[in-house]
Amino acid sequence: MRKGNETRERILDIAEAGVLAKGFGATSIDEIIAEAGITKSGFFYHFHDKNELARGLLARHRGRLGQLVDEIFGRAAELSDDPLQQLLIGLTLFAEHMAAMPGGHPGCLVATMSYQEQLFNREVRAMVSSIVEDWNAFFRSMIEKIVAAYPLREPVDPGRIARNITCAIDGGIIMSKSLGDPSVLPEQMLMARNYVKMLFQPAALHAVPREALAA
Amino acid sequence: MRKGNETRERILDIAEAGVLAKGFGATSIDEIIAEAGITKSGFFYHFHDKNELARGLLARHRGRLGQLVDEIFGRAAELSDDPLQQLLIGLTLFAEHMAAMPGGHPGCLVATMSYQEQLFNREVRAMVSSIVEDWNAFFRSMIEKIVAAYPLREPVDPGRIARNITCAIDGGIIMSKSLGDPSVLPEQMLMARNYVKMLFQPAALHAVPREALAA
DNA sequence: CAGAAAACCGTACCGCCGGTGCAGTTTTCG
DNA sequence: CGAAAACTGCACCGGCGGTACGGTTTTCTG
Repeated sequence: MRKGNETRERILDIAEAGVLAKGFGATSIDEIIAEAGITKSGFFYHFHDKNELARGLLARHRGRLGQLVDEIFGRAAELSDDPLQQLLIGLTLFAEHMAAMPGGHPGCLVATMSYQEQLFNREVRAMVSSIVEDWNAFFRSMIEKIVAAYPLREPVDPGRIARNITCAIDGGIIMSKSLGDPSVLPEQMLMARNYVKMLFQPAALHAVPREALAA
Repeated sequence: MRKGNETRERILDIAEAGVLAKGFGATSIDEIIAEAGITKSGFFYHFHDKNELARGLLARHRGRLGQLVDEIFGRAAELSDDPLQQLLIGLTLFAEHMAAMPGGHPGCLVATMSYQEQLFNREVRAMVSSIVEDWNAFFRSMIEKIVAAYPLREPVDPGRIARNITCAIDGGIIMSKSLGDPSVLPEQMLMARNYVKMLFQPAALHAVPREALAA
């Protein structure tokens, strides 16, 4: 009765590879079971439909990504006590992690599924939505700590800043895919980092406008 | 022989509505022809397969969106001669346009199709990719004009800034969809605007760090 | 070791979907 | 009127997600 979990994990592995490479819709059950060496009945024993497979993939993905983020921002907390520096360091490490992936990052399951919404039922959509909200909440909590310690250069809602970081990641993933250039994702993560930095660190005095045009 | 174009347009209209509402994969040909009141043979007379339908949608979308952008940034050019102000005004008008859409913006065809890549052949993918590149090139040319007139607060490549704006739009669309909140898109467009503004307009003198922690 | 539950297999079947092929018909325009 | 354009009608194909259900093997537990 433990073999069941092994098979389940194998199905998820194969499905995940397929989804990241070709998208959810293009990853057929027939294909998965062929690679897993099981029958259709076996597949439907573990997942009663494709939506359940999607939920399984998302749940695993959330866990793994959460662990990665914990490691990265845990390391950032080791390196600095300052909340602003922690976020800046964490984002840098995150970007480096993405850049270091051989052949580019594999693509985010959540981002992939966000755009294939229509293939799924409410439960899966709710799951995708809650994962995005988790990300926003994570960054928001970090930003609120920063706001408590630093003056904002402009009055910007912490939620907006948090969503901007998440947007940069999602947008970076989508643009990396569209352009076939994996370097866009880490680049845009660093752009988001720089945004935060600028919001909380006022410009150096020597950086004044060349002309008086700047109102 | 002009009725042919009318039917073609009607097919595109129906398909576009379906794709924006449910995605490309979930919009079936059977469904389109039923709504258009034609037969399957009639459909395949106009589009020899679904990829050609996708190309037709993208071509029309590109034209329309290009016109909108021309209007918006043409208006911005009327309102200011300064290249920085033109971009800032244009992005504000763009964001307002998106916010004003009843029930939220309809969703971007390009963004939708970027994430359903696997459903299409090379031609369609190339088209999606070239549209994204057009956007980047458009913002880039504006930013290069600004760079020629303003000092950059930090040394950032104009291409990166351009891609950041495009990313904010794509990310905003995807997050609006994921969270079911259309206000995220205009919000994030304005965040991108603010980023540009900050990059070229140094902070006011009163905005200094509350503590010496900011390195 | 027995027995029950879990983890499958085999097979036949369903409806939807994208797509093909092709002959025949109507519409439109010059 | 005639030719081209714009369809219709119908039969068919393979792949897909999914259902139904009876039978078999594997695995853990008492």
